[in-house]
Amino acid sequence: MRDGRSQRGAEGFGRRGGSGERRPPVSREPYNPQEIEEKWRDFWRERGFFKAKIHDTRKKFYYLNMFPYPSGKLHAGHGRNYILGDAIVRFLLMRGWNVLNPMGWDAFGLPAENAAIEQGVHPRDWTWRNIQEFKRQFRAWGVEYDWDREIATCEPDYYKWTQWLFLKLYEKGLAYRAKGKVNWCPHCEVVLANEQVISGRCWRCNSPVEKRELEQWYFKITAYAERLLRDLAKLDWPEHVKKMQENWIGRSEGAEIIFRAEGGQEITVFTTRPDTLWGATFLVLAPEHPLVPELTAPDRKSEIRAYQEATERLTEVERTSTEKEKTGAFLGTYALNPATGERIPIWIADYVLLGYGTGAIMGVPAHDERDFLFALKYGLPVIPVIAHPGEQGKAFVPAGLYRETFLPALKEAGVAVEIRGDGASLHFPAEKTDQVANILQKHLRPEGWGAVVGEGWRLVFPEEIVNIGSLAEERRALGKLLERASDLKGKRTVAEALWEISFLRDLLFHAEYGKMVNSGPLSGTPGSAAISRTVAWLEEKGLGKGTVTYKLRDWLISRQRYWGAPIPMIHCPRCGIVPVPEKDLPVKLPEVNRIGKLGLADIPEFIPTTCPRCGGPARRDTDTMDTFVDSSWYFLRYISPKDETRPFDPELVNKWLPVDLYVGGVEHAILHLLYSRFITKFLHDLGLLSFDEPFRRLFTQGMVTYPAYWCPAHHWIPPKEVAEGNRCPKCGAELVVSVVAMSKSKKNVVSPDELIAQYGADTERLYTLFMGPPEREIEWSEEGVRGCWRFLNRFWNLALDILERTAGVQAEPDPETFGPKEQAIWAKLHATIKKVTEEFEGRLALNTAVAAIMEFTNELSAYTEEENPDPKLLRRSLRDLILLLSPFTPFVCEELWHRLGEGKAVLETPWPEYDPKALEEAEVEIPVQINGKVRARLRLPRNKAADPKTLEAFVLAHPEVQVRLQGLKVEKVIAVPEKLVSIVAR
RNA sequence: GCCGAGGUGGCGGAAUAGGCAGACGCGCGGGACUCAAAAUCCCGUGCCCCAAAAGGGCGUGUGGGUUCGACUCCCACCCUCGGCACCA
Repeated sequence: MRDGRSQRGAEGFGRRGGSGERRPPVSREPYNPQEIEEKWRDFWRERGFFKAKIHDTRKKFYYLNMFPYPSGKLHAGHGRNYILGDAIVRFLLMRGWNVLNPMGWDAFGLPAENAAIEQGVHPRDWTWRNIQEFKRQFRAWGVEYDWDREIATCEPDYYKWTQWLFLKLYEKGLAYRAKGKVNWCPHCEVVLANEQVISGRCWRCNSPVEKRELEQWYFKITAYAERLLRDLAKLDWPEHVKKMQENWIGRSEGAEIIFRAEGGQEITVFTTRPDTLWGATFLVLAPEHPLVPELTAPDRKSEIRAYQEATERLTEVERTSTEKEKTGAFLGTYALNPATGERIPIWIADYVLLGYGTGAIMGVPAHDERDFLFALKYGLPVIPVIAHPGEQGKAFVPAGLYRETFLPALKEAGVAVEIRGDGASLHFPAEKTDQVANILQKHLRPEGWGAVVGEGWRLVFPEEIVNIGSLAEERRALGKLLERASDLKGKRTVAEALWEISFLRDLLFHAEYGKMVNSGPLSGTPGSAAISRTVAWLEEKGLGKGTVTYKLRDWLISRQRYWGAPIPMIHCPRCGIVPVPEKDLPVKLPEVNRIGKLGLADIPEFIPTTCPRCGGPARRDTDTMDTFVDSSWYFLRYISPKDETRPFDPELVNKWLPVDLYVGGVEHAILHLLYSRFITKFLHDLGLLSFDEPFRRLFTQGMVTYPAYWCPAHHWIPPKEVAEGNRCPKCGAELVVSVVAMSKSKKNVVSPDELIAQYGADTERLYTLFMGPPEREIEWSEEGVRGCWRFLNRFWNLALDILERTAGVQAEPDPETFGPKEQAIWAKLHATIKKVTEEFEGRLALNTAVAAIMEFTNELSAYTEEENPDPKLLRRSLRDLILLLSPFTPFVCEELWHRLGEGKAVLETPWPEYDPKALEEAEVEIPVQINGKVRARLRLPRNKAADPKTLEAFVLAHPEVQVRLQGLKVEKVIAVPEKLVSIVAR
């Protein structure tokens, strides 16, 4: 009996037999996507399915796609974002959510303005043409939004409120004007945002970026640095995006320490390693540091000025290149190390940046690689003050300078020695530093010397051991050394001399935490307490204090451009800078025919105005705002897009936000997402928002890549035009192929229009969601598209087949009447519903949801080939299959749904629910492992497999298993209910 | 250099609690249909050994470890991609 069951089961139901006994193909209406899709294209919009019930906030869901910059046309790569979103929204609607799913346009920006300058079109016309094109493409894709809420950041009724936001920030002191170095592209003759500088080069023309001193407007985002960092913890965002923001904010704890120059000036440095203070042997200021002029010795003025100018001339790439050798210049004056009281020289160097910390550092060459290289180059002394934890000590004595007794003595002390041509090299544990120095001293010849590097450095001479623990000791040791070692003549420091001994090089600097040495009262402090004790000591002595600094800089928002929101400020010769009164907003962009490169400053009629305070003549600010300001609050405007009296309805905003799911590209991981968080927190602090994070969950979809072909003579060649053998169609040259993100400029885009004409929008949508995990970058595949096309044809044919067979049949099957095959289909149907539902509600790996649907379709199709398939089961399966597939391929599903005779539209129909009971198939297959290898797969009734004891007994008694166990002694059996049995036997 | 993600068939990928590795799709091989091709449909398809089958061995970047059992956990390392990068 048991045998019979497992035999029969082993045949399975899923596959057709090889004998090809298929019913002859029936000629049916072919799948014609173009016709079907056009039929339904406006249906959903007309029925208003995508309109949010904004005043009903029960079971609300705010789904948001990052709004696009409308340039040119959408390509298949863009579809990743919008098609994913549309599928999610359709799913949510069927699940009964009240979904807010708006769309708008990030419509200000440089490309529109450049198009205007180059083609003589007005940027607004250019922008709106693109918007129309985008909307046409969305419609073709079946991607729907609540279009009543459409916004465009370039329209006065939107940017009025962007200007309002500026005024609010200004009122609170968070918008300020300051002189500063800004990025300047000499080729484009324009100021660039930090984010438009890619590795020191202009994002558009690739020219090296220069720095210019200009007075600009900034938003004080740094005031929110701590909160922006801390609140990352509460966001359901991809870890790597949070990490990127964390790095960008770049919090570091340390201390500010005050050094007094001999001229009396106080120089404050920032360091993360206050515990290395005793090793600070010089100070370095940024070349632009304001104290530089008064700290420069009169005889060095010209040299210093020359260095400053040289720095000024460097591009960002050159200055920040780590390859570049360190350079600097000595100011000719000295400061006192507050811990040791020793005189240390003050330098300037371009590796110190004015914008970070205090723009000045203490040089601790023993424990900072940059300072070490700088010290080595300029002959500045190195004093080790931190013991390297767990590191070996090393010592070196040149050949011929030690007695014969030396080696036996070392052996006795257990110190490893290696004798090479140039001398004796010793290895020993660092804590034996002094012991080794003592042995060495005893066995040196009178003219001998040796160097010991461990917990600090020792130079050993017959008459004394000098610890390099202060500048004075360093000088004395160097003097003695140079007297003896003629080959080291000209070396300026002990470090420079020791650097010549390659055996010792790797120990001359390290940046680890460790025990403090040579540090006066704090010597001996263990690494774990070093920083906190030093900070306490500094504060007690009034020499400094513990502080925190951030890499995050204030947000420069001025742009000398036309196509942006004008900054609502007025410059009055009497009253200074005066904000435009709120009632006078918006400050509208002037209507002009020609736009110049200087933006608003090029339009004389825009500038004159009257001062709102004194009524006298005044000038308007001619800067416009960075477009990231426009997009930093747009998600709030969707709630009440037409409100003329306020930026958003506070009550509704607080009910609908934060956004429940925000989907967009990773390229915005830092900028847009950080700015939006900042602005949200600011509006929260104003009391206008009850939440302080805008996006509860974030999902970042990956880019779509495609081969791009480069011809040295004819540049980018569209893949379709590439001639046989990867050759240029124009000149026959061999093309360079690279698989890169689809982009218009590389001509490697796949056009949705062509795809839709050839296969239909459903095929494109299905492939887009099936090609791989949505968060990962992936290569577009024409063959993959065809696979989806074939699937939809099979699905279509299966659906028509079932419709024909089951006309008039009710869709409610009775599980009581099921045979094993029906049972299996039933279980598979419910498993599929479960799988698809969970993907939409969880991790959004919709590729696996599509795979599950395909699997079920295949099995259902095979089941129709069986004798007398249950018509009710067929009908019910088709019904649910259509619903499950509808978020992916809404057109064909809507069509089949109506053919099924369902009165309502798909989006009015509840999403199928799965029945957990149905998932429990009557029989399960249990793999049996013997010594770790699967040796049998047995089918048995589920209830038997559910109990470990019964399961174990069944498996051990089974003939297939018995055969395998012959001659073996069963030592252990692990029976996992309904999963597997593992037998250990010898 | 630092941080992050990842490495699975010929390819995209699946295995979402340590329990049948390779689901689904592509490609490829064979077949059907066709005068032929394309399209479509059917069967097969991780690698190796054996003429085939039966059977066996190997197999998730590498090397170790934990476990009855490891793509999954631990340790060490290699490679690829992304971000940051003279940030004191």
